[in-house]
Amino acid sequence: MDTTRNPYISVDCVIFGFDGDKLQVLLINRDRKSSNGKTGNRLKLPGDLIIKGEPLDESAQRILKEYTGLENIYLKQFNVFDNPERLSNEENLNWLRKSSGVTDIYRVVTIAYYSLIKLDMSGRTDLSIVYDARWYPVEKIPGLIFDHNEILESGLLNLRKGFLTDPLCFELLPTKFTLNQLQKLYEVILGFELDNRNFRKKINRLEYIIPLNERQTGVNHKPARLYVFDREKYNVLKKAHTGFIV
Amino acid sequence: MDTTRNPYISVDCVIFGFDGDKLQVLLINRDRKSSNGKTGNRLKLPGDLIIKGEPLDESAQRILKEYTGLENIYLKQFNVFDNPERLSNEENLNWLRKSSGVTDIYRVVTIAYYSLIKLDMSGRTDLSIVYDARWYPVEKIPGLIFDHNEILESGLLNLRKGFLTDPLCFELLPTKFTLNQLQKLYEVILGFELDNRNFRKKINRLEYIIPLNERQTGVNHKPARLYVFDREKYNVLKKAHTGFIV
DNA sequence: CCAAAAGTGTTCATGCTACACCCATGA
DNA sequence: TCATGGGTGTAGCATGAACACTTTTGG
Repeated sequence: MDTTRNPYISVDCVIFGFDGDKLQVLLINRDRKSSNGKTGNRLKLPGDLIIKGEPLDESAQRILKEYTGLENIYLKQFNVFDNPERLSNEENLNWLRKSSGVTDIYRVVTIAYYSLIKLDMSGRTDLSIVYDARWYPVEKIPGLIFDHNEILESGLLNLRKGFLTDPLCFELLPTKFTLNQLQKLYEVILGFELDNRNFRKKINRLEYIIPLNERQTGVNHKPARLYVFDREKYNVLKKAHTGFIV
Repeated sequence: MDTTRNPYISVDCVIFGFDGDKLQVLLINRDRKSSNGKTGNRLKLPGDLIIKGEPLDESAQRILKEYTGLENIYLKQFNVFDNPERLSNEENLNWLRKSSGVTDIYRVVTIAYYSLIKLDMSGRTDLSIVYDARWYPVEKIPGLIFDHNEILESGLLNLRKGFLTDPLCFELLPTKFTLNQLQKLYEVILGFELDNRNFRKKINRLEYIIPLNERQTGVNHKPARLYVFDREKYNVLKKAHTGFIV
């Protein structure tokens, strides 16, 4: 298979995960060295030039799989970043030319995706992540190369927008989740607190969030009831022009 | 100025106008011949390969100015169309190669914008439109070349979405407009009717839609009061996570 | 028995829906 | 004076906001 790259077009992915407490983003080290820190810190979003003839969605999937090992996860194209100066840092540009094997790179328009990953809620955020990738909480993002800080910010804004109109929350939670996990997730994304009683009333009115006869295990307090999202029911019931939860 | 084209990236514009009754889209004839119909009908959206080094927003503005003579109008990037087969029709591809002067075109990823234009409400939809462009009502769009029907459809969907969250309506109406014009526009975009009394009550609550001491002229019925949109006030008052009108 | 989070109801204010008639103007 | 669209109010219903205590479990 010919994997020659298109020298004008790339895909970058803002990969979000929720650990039950904070929203996290996956960043990689430009130099792909082991994380002993020897090569300095050139952090960036996972991304790549597209392969000639490759659909963008497939590029995004390819990148995602490379860094997380996951397939079939939620991916949403949210913006194009095309500032002709976005690669103007000479050193980073040279790195890109060398690492991609494409020498005639002058300007790259990048299509940005965000993707949502289910982490376990046990406080640990491990996953089969490649060695040079690490989770960073969104409120403490270090400096990134190129315009990746801008892309990340934009991804976060678009994620918030999506949360108001689409059932994205279930992409970030385990299949079986508690209502308090769901509430916490909304609070983290929206940036303000919600009234616990009113939230539960609202959710209980939604027929597509289904209570199970199952409870949390392994917690040292009253174990919460678990719920699942019934996407079939949701698709039948959703109305085109109304928000989703809040 | 070097206007060499980037052979991989183009911009297409879905240009909407509202004539007081129907939503219209501007289409051009591929062959740019006079509209005497001699060259057959190869209709498409206004668009072009980007100039190397040109920001996409500027490409869109350039295209808009070329076909409508207008500047500083509302432009919104809404989607990327990247199907590797989208140019597969040989004849259209050859036309593109010839008309752009770029012979090494194999795959073009296009960034789609929609833009909103103020027409006059007098039933006539004229504008300083170049000879090979014409308005078509959105409910009667003919077959277009490439994937332009798909792009148009997507633009319409995105316009609807935008209408629910942003004050786009004022981009399609004259600076001074009547409440019934506003209501009609919403009905056309949303695809259902609104209750006139409730609509007016709702609008009157909005402090950024300001009644003038002026009325319509030249109508053979009771002339309606005119209103203007105060964008300053809107920007101050808008809340991040709430819809706009409906 | 203690710590920690789960879970539960009522009241009040606000906004939404449904609905029918008179008014002002130009021709 | 007629035709055309402009303009107005009320009542019932549903939804959102505010607010504090008891329950269940593991340790």
